[in-house]
Amino acid sequence: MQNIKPQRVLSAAEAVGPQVYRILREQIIQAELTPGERISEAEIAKSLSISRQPVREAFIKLSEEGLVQVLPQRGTYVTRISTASVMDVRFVREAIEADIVRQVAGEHTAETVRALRDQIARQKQVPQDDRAAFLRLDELFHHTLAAAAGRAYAWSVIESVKAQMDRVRFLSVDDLHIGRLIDQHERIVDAIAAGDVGKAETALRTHLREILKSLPEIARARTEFFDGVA
Amino acid sequence: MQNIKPQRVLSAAEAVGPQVYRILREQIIQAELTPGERISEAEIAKSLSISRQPVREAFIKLSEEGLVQVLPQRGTYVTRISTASVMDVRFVREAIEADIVRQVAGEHTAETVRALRDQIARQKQVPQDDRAAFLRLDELFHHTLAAAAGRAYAWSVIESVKAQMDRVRFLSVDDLHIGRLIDQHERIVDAIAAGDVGKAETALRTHLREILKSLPEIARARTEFFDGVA
DNA sequence: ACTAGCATACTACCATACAAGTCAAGCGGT
DNA sequence: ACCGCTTGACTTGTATGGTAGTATGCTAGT
Repeated sequence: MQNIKPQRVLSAAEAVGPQVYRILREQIIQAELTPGERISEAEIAKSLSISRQPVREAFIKLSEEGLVQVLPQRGTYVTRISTASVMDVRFVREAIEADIVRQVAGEHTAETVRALRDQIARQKQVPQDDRAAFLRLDELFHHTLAAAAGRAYAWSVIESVKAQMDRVRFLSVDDLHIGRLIDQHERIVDAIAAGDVGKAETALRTHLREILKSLPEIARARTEFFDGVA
Repeated sequence: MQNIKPQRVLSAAEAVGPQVYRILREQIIQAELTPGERISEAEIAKSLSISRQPVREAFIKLSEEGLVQVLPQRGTYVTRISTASVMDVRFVREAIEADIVRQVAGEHTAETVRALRDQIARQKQVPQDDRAAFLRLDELFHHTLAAAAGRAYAWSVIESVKAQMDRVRFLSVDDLHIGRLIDQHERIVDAIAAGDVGKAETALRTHLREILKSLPEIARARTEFFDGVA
């Protein structure tokens, strides 16, 4: 009866490596695996009752995303958040989404405007303290923009890159400014509905620059999570 | 004396997996591994006198880039070029580089302008038939733009994405339009030197849209390399 | 007490063995 | 002659063994 493992969170339908990758990625973003922490293939493998090989493949992908740093024959460490890399990622994201929203505003179908307004309504209903719920809806909003432009691939690039931003957003505690973010969403959709390409673009760019305001403060409050390089 | 392998192209200093990845990537871009061709871990491993494991890691990364498609328990195939995915990649690249060139034009230091003009001069000296040499210089030109903006990370994203475009460029035969590309480079640098942000941006965007003109023709000429979906 | 050097217990990387699924060819029955 | 099943040679995915390199702590010598 030893065949039955206690809690098998892994699906047999999909390869194990990508599943491990997603699990660890989520844990790093949510700071369950803390920046600077050392992890090892064998340790993770044992805790999931699998072999080291799929874990290794997950490590490789995480390192390409800059979430861990693997030092051969020395160890693998969860990277500390660096303000520089957050700004690097943010730059790329802004560039891509700017072109996406330009396209959406240029086409501005009634259907997408309605869908976006529906989402904003749902965002307003989120209770002040449920930050995770808002982050999910925010993610959905931006994803919907990309989908409306038919830019699924562009969104996949953003997704593969934005983890560094998500780590910071998870740490950002102030529930107050959720309201401001929703306002900005509204301004974006208004510009889209009006077909004002330029206005939509600038509205989105200011929206995505919001993180720059809170970033220094967060870095100061959680120095142990950030690397020394100011 | 059997220890001495015939031609060991792999370095011992670096992990083997990434080296295999780069080798295969180059071979796919240059159509030495032809679209639709079937490759296997064991086959590549044997030809390089290594084990399957590093080859597997290379396959995974190539599949993330869309250069191969791995079907579990069935086989791994070099993807055919799809015009849709080329256009997807091109959209992302244009978005990122547009913001890069805006920043460069906004700062427009004399030093970077001189460096870019030097490169254009070198581009003009490339003999008409040496397409590979021009592609390398073109790559360097765009890379230099990113470096001038201090956007090394943004460039790394472009690099990890542009392989699909490079495959097409390798097939594009007409040496005539090399001259036109150089002209476009000059217009970009002129706008940068003048500090004209908007002009620099549109010049770069038209430059990167050049591939759209030749793409349908190439797809028609080399139908065996492209997938059926028009 | 203190330091140099060595043994040991890690690490990630590579190679090899095993498992599970796919596909095609060939044989046997109808 | 033709169709269906079986068998075997593939494929990728996973597990495990072995290797080289690093860091740490203990021991021995001063």
